[in-house]
Amino acid sequence: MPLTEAKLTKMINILVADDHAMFVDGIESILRGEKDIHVMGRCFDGPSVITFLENNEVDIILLDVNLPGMNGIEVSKIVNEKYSKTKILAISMFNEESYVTEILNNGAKGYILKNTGREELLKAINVVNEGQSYFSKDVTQTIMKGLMNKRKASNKMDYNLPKISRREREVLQLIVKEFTTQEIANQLFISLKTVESHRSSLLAKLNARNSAGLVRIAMENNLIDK
Amino acid sequence: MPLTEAKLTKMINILVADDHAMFVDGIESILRGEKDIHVMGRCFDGPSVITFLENNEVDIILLDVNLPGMNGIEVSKIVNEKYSKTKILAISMFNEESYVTEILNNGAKGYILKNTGREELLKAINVVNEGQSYFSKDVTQTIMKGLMNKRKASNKMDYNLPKISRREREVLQLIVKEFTTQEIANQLFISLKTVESHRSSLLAKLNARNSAGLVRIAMENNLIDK
DNA sequence: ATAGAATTGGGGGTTTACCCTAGTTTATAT
DNA sequence: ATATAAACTAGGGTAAACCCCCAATTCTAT
Repeated sequence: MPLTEAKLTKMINILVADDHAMFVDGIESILRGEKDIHVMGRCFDGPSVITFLENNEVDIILLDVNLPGMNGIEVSKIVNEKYSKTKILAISMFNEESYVTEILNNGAKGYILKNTGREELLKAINVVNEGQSYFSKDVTQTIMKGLMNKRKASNKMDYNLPKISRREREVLQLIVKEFTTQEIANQLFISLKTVESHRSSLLAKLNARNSAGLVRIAMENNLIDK
Repeated sequence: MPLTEAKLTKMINILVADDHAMFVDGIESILRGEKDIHVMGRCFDGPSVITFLENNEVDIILLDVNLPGMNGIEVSKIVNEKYSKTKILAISMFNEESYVTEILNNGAKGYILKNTGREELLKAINVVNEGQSYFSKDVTQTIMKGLMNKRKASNKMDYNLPKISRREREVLQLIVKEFTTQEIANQLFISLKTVESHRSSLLAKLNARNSAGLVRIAMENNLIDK
């Protein structure tokens, strides 16, 4: 097999963090057969993961996203900040976009579901251990769906978007920041009436009925520099 | 190694699509050493990929994103629609977010960079062949950055976000859709004054000064079902 | 069972947003 | 070079949003 070249020498030290004992047992029995994988310990809640890391060098944490005490996202954030050499492979029952993106944004390197089989688990561990990321099939779809939602609005609109002048863009950005017309006038050192005029142009150009529409369109089309 | 269990029997048929002959040669020489991988053919432009697929059963296309004639994104779209059994592993010089997300949204299963080494290429091929997705490290970061941009604001806020009631959410969604208070009242069959009351609650709860703020917060926190 | 939130609605007032018009200035294209 | 359009400026008038007060009924959770 093409994958046999990986370093045979180095042992992968694993910590399993999940409050379902039966599940942890299952994982351990799968990993026991692997010569190069060593399950160092098991934790049943978030805080004990942190405690464990204080006293042990862990390569990978198999981390349940829904962990009592402190959820996986918080654990992941702390681990990523304090023990950045330790990689996190998130494991969850749920393929929820919010879970997936949040824990990945907080440093997890992979995300697999609990219905994952033996082979895929081993592959995920190896991939993550070597610094790459691993997502199981369904999770990838979820991530893609998230990305699609993000790009849908922007890509669609970008075309029929008329040019906004410099002044109009300035006014628009201040509207999004919840400033009133008078406040915008003060900040730009122009008359209230002038700002109102720019507002009208914006409404016409962006085909909006009111400032709610202006804000929506501005955000959909990234017309604001955050 | 834990990965040696993969089916030794089935041959992986590969098509390499890249207009840089030297690069294609490199890939072929890497894959020639693998007993279970067979490079069926090579294409130097988009249209010939489609032609090739008409006459051959391909498992994986190693597809350059920047392909003459028809770029990788278009190729990927067509392959995904007409030859859905064939998986696409995108290969590119560039780790640009737009490239990555577009081709992944169009059905590519993996994305690796051209500076990828032998081992990673083989791993990517195996992972993709088994239906999972593979992204090299840098690409993963790019994808995450994309997701972060989408969720940045929301993640920050999510915690200190008070509960919005059913009615408030309805009103909020109609505000985002640019309806006036009177129009919202008509649609929900309630009084103008009631809608105004919900508006006030929303302003207070979401800590906004005006409807511009309501729209911004609603969009940042995905409080709207598009 | 009871407190707190949600839903409904009103009176009356201030502020802000929006519409229409219009002058001057500044790009832009023929 | 000179129209022509677009941008920037601004006033008057009206509609909508926002504010503070209040109070009834219903839902919800401890």
